[in-house]
This record gives sequence, structure tokens and C-alpha cells, in this order.
Amino acid sequence: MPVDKSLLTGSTAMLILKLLEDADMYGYQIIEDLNRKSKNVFALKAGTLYPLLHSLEQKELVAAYEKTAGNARVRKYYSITNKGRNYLHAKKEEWQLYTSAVNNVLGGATFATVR
Amino acid sequence: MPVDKSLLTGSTAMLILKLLEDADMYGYQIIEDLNRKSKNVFALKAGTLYPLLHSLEQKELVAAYEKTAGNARVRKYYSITNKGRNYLHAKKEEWQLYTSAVNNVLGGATFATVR
DNA sequence: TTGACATATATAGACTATCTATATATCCTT
DNA sequence: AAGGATATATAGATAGTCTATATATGTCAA
Repeated sequence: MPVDKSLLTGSTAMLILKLLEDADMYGYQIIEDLNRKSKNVFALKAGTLYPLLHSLEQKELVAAYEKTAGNARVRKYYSITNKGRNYLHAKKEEWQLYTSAVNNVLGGATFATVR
Repeated sequence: MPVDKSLLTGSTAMLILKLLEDADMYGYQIIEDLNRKSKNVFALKAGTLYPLLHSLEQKELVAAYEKTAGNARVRKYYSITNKGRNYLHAKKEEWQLYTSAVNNVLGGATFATVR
């Protein structure tokens, strides 16, 4: 079965959900954390993240709430929902399927085929 | 350094160039070979491939020639250029960088950071 | 206290890769 | 003769990300 076509370009949502699986986070924090953890391989832009968070919220994969920490300004925190967890696990499987297929082609080896 | 943003969605060109690195092929053959080698993980569509081959040709990453094999109809074969080989090798490095970064986030581990 | 910069969220418009749909033509098999 | 696989091609739609811009707050140094 072919993977979702949007996987290639759609891995950003998966990464965000993964971060939220470990802890609730606000937008700006996600950008920094992702940049840091990937040594800037992911240079996620604010203009990419915020609309994406909104769409994840609409799909009920995440839920938002506002919170003020200490004397800082109000931040919008996101938490992953059960629906989001299920989605994340499905996407992780797709990701593994996809990357192993790519590596297979790149490595020059072919899958063992049953005739 | 961030990888080319189009990597996520742009791995198709890399896969095609990899196939052409091993042997000259014509379009339809590429579709079948890619489907077969990936067990249909890549369900590359004709409407995706042909425009892509044209753009690769324009960028001089591949070169095209016509050939008739046996009593078959004329087919348009593509061969990789030196420029294409260089591009392929660069893309493979980006691919490895990108996937290891994704796996790192998914695995929950962080990169060792030097301060 | 003023200015500069980092923090924090948001939207509009553009770009690009892929998809679907459609078109055309040839070859092979029944 | 007809149908299906082979083979190439283009137009239009969709979707994810980017750039650019906007706004506002907190912090720090001059």
C-alpha cells in the first residue's frame, strides 16, 4: 500500500505531535526546541508553525489553552489529544515504511519479491 | 545548516537519478521499477514523472535520446549526466542528514550540543 | 527612559511538488 | 476488431511550506 503522499512534505506535523507527546508546549517553544534538537536541520518558520497548529487544533489532534508563567506574558500552550496520539503512531509507521523504501532504492538492493 | 526545504517532498528526483545511475531507462520503465522495488510504497504517477523528467532535462541533470528495442515502438531513454551525478550525491547526503534528524526527534534523544 | 533586540502570535500571498484527469497513439492478445 | 497494457504528454487542482509583514510584550544596555 502506498503511503500518504503528504508524508514527504507532511512530516512536520508528526514532529510537532511527537514533542507534544512528551510535554505541553507553546508555539515559539516548539520552534526553538525543534531547531535545537535537530541542530537546525529543521529551520521551522513561525509562518509555517502557527497556521499548522491551528489546523491541528481544528482536526482535534491538539488542544489549546492559555497560561501565564511567572511574570511573563500570556502564552498559548498546546497539548496532544488521544486522537492526536493515534494519528502520531500511524504517521510514525508510515515514516518508517517510507524511509526504509527510500534507503532500499538508494542502497541499490531490491526487496525480496514473492511470485 | 538547514537542508533544502524541498527535500521532504523532493526525494522523487533523487530516486529517479539513483535508478539512472545504474542504467539508462525510459519513463514508463522508471515508474514500474520504482513501484516494484518499493513494494508500491512509491506509487509514482505518470503525470508526476514526465513533467519531472522534462525539468531534470532542462537542468541538464539527465539527457534524453530515442531508441527502438526490437520490434517495440520508439521509447525515450534518459541517462544521467555528470552534473546529475553530483546533484545526486549531494541529495543523498541531505537525505541522510534529514532522516537522522527526524529519527532523533522521534526517538526522543537529543543531539549532543557543544557550547 | 529610550532604543534595540528577543520573545510571541498571526495572516496574506507566493512558490513548488505532487496529484487527478484527460488526451493521444502503439503494441499485443484474444 | 476490440480491449487492455504500454508509452508519453499536458492542464488544472491541491497541499505544505516559504517569505513578508503586522502587532505587541518583555528585557537589557546605553
